[in-house]
Amino acid sequence: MEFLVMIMSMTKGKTLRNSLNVSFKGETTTPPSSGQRTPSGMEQESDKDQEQVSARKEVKKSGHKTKEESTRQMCKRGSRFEITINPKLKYAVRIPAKFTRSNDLSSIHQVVLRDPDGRAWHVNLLHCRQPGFRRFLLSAGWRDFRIGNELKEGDVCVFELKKNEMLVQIHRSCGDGSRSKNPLQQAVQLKRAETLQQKRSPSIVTRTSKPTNPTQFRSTIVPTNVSKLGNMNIPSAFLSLVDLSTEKEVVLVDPNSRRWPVTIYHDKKGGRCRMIGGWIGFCKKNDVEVGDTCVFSFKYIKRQATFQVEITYLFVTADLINAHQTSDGVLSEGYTKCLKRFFKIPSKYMEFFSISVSKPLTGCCVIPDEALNFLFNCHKTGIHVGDDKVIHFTRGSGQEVGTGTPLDLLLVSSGPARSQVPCSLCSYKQEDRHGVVSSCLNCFLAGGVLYRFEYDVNPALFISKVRGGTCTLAVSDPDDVVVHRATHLLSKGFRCYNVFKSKCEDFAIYCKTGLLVVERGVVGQSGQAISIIGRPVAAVFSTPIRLLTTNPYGMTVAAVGVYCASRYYADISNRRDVVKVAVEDLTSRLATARVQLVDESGTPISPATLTGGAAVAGSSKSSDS
DNA sequence: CATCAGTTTTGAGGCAAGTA
DNA sequence: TACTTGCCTCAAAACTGATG
Repeated sequence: MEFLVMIMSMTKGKTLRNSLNVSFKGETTTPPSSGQRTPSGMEQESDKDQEQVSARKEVKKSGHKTKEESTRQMCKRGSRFEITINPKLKYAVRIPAKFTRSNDLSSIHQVVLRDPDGRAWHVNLLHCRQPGFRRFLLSAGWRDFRIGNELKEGDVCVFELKKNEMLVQIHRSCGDGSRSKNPLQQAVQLKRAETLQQKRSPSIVTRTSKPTNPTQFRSTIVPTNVSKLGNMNIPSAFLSLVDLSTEKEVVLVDPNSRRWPVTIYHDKKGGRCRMIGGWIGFCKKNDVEVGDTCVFSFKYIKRQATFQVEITYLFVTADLINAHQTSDGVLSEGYTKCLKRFFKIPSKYMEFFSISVSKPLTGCCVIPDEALNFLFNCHKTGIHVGDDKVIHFTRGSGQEVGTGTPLDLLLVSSGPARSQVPCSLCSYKQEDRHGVVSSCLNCFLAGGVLYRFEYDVNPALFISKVRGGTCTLAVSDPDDVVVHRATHLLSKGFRCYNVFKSKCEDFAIYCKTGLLVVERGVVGQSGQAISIIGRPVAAVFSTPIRLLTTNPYGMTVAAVGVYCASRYYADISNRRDVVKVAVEDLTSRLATARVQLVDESGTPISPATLTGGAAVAGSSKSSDS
């Protein structure tokens, strides 16, 4: 089962740089100094000398190796040569002199490397003339090839020239073909390599794109693209294949076959081309936001320059999450790092992927480790009561999740590592960490970052928060009241962990609002519980909504709709099964199985008048026993 | 021939000013 | 107010050339 975490909303990021440098710098001609041989005149003799010198060097290095073995990196059999991958071959590969002598490369400035999977990689062939010899390098594009084929140190690549292509055989040093111990890392690497390759060669299509159109480019949406003055840059790589210099307008065809005329602006000084007027409208109507990816496939339709646009909405998959787990099951990196690495989102834009960062203030509801929250929808939430102390609710080891599903295993195993060293500032002992406890900020954070839970947010913002458990529509009570509730529960309500049955967030929301959810058999239903990953997806798959779309993206969009709606109506401020409970009544009557319930105006009401009211008390009682 | 540090080039983000 | 135009800036990639 794959869990999808949608990242939508107002997230901002930066596009993958569509840097494409296919230009070739002319040969640099360095005049030979006195006493040096000219490459042309003395080349044959020079080469012979060099070969002998090289062979001697290799023999010297390897000691017992034969000449043939030791010159493995050197040329072989005319149209072929081999290289052994080492860390130095990061951006360029030198082509052995013997190969360049056997094959006239003087007129070739770009070659196509064909990997064992049949993929084509466009690589610049750099000509460098140095004193005494001519140098050919596989330069721009080599890096993509290396990454895309996951070449590791010790791997041997055999290059064979065939017409205008170089066929490349790859012999893995480990011999078993397993280039990466972690298959999920492989997926990440492959994704990255594909991205790089696409930047370099727009003619290469992704697995998710239609492979028939050779003129397309891909762009990941960044804030500039969808801001008020947003525009879409057309990569120069694409422009080198398609001449748009005479076009003043193109038509974008969205996935629903709607046509969007878009003005093309030619930036003469910058030497580039942008989509301007009409582009923002396209984005808005197609819900294109930062982080999404658009693939623009170009063709002329009735002499009209037309881009068919495929939109890929931003996802983080379980694979990605897993790739950032340590062997202990603990996330080694935050989701921001996942985004950084996987989607190549620059650091300066990562703030847009954060959720309401703020300093803790007394009486605030705070959340640690947003990265973990985001990925696993499971977090601690507490009340900051000043002096770097947080009062929060914990269900103790092995009880934190309690969803009753296999998800528990995943969530628990993914929780933050806790220090086994007792903290003198915290109110609880390691073996007794359940109920309402007070922690110092450091222990509460457990190495994570502190975030502030928002109250009284407007509905638009609430819905835009892709995950639950970070904000609510409910209005907070004054801070002194909040702190009073928290401290009161700390001193007298340590046995109320069945009242806040679902999540620590229920405790925090109760402290902030005095509201408790009362339903049959269950008290408390936090936003986290409502927003468990996959639930809305499952809802879509199990309802007639699935019939509305066969497109996986459409399915996901539908799932998001269900998800947002369910979160909105499940928010504590919108629920009808919510009552205001005085904290003194709550604690004093827990032990006697009588929970005093009051309505929002503060008027006491009978539990009998509420569905499930009796169950509340019963539940509490049983928990005490 | 390998390596690496410094330099150059390039592409695109961002924004101010102009215009309709 | 929305949109267009032009240009500045900067990061990353590519390239150069000295040195071993």
